[in-house]
Amino acid sequence: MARVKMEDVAKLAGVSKSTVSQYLNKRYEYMSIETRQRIEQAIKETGYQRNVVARSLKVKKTHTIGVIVANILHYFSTAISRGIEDYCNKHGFNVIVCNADDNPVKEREYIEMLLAKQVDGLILASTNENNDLLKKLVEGGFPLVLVDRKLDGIEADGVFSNNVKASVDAISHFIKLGHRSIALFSPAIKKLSQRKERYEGYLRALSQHHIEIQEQYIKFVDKISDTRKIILELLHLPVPPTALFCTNDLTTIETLKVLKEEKVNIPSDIAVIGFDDSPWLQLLEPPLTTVVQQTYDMGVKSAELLLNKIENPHSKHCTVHIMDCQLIVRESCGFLRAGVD
Amino acid sequence: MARVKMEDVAKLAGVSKSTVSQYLNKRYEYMSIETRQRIEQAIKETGYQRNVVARSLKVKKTHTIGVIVANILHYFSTAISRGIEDYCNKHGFNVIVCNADDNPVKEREYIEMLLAKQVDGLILASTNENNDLLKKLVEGGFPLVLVDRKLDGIEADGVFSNNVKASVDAISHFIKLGHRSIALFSPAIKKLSQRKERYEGYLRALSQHHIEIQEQYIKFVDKISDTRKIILELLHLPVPPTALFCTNDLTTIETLKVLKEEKVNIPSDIAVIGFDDSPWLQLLEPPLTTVVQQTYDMGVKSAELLLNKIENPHSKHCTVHIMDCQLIVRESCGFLRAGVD
DNA sequence: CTGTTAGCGCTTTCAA
DNA sequence: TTGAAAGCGCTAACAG
Repeated sequence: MARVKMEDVAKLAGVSKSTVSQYLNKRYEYMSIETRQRIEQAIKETGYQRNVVARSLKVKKTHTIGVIVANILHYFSTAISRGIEDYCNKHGFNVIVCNADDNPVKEREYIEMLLAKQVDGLILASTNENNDLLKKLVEGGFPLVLVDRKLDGIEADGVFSNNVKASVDAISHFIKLGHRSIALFSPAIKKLSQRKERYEGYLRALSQHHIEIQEQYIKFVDKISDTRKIILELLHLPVPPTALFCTNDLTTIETLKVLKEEKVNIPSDIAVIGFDDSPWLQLLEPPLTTVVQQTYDMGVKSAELLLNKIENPHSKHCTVHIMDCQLIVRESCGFLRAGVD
Repeated sequence: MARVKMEDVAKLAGVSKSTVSQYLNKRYEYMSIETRQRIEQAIKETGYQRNVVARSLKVKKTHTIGVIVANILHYFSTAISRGIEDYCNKHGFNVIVCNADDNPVKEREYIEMLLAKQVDGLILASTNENNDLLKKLVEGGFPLVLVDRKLDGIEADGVFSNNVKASVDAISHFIKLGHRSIALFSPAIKKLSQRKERYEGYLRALSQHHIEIQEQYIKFVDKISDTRKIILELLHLPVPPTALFCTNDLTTIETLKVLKEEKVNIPSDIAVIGFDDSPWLQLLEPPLTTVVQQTYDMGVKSAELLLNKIENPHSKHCTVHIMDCQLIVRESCGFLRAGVD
């Protein structure tokens, strides 16, 4: 049970602990080919595995990073962590993923726990509510990468979607098809940059096309269980919207459920664009048009930034990657509407 | 930056390192309330966080467990790891999740890496190809829990679905609706117990109802990209099946794609039952009948077994949980067919 | 009630 | 080309 230690190997090979250590760290330069083979042999015989904990204590590197995701229920979080894990494993790093559940208290606890574990760096999609702590870390030179969500007053490496553009693209698509009454259905913004930006993109697209912004078409939901109420409100407006943009995956799913139950036809009664990808989307009837983020690649990229920072901790330079989203046009918006300029 | 250590706290509080250690480990018994407060104060002032790596080296417990899942692309793996993580985090354990990609070599590397990291235990959905190593671990008393897949010749704690029954239920459902030509579409079995059992359930259900087993209705796929070819083969049979059971989520998705493209109507041309759950299922047209495993709970349960084993390493007793699956009947099997006994 | 001491298993000068 | 020795930060007898 990993009970055998360096000393045992050393004894068996007839050398000292330090020589074995040299061998393990691939410092072969001044080692006779003969001792090297003896050590190799001894390791094989004993089944020796070096104790990474002891090593970490000494070298002050754990080769482990921490990841805190916002809400693991979202496919988005899962995809990001997969990207991170794949990249890290390929580069000999381990990953501890924690799910903060969009809860600032949990988030803080996880950050502290991961630091106590001596992780070499941190990737996080933060609530934007622990900026005091994070600021201190960044200023102390601790390797940190933000993903998905920008943080007020914190300058750090980061990987973000171009959410404003994503929204503008989606809304512009509606407009091109002749829609003028376009609703937005978003989770409550709180302090989250990506939500703010998607809202901003909605406003901007409408303005650019000189379409009046109507408060009644803009809906933020606090508890996802309120979806039905809100969608019905929209549908029962004197002039109901002809198009609806849902700005994340959970709101998209819940909206579609309600529309299906209410037998509202997509796209003839209302055109719909959703957010985020899933293998099931193209199986829907009609197949759903969505804005797709490069989630997996965002994970990979953020891991890359972090490992770079870890290798090279003194670069003061901040790198920020903005990743474009793609509007995947399927059939849930129909075709050009009649009566359009 | 976690730079402050126990000694600094001790100095500031005017006590010795060991007293601080006592405090941290909540051995208050013989500690004057006064020193206790002084230490508390000193910790607050310095922002001390104890170094878990050093502690682990000493106490030979890392409070970390390793999880190796088969294929993180499956919602199934994700759901299990979520269950594990939730339970572990609640009990002060960390989790390192590794994705073996159904690759025995990767799996072995991960096992060794996790052992080198001195994890306190391991949960795995194994390829069944590293049994030599695993057997040694179990025999050495190392805490190990199997999940989803049984292993040949290894007696260990485990949590599994009742796959035979799940299959029997699905096929019986078809039979009750009047189907007699029932096809099975499964990933290649290799050495995987859960696949074997689902196949077994298929055979058993047919036998129980005195329906002849027809080789041409039984399809195993090696590369998922072969799905189209195989499904078309089935459809073009002289007597094509009227019902199709897909035994995991990937085969289900790919099959549905092909059926949709080929404009094969579900359920009138062919009835379909899939495997595993997704929030999107009820949005399909028709909503898909599936066999649902208690994935999240399987994760929780396996974590529970593992932490028990870790607390109590000398119990020779093996606990195995078999979790029932549920057939969620939606509309993809239609109703009772005409011309039936 | 608190401090002294001896490691946990490994790395890394430095000296031989 | 190899070995001796010190120490990473913490814990746990044991002594006082």
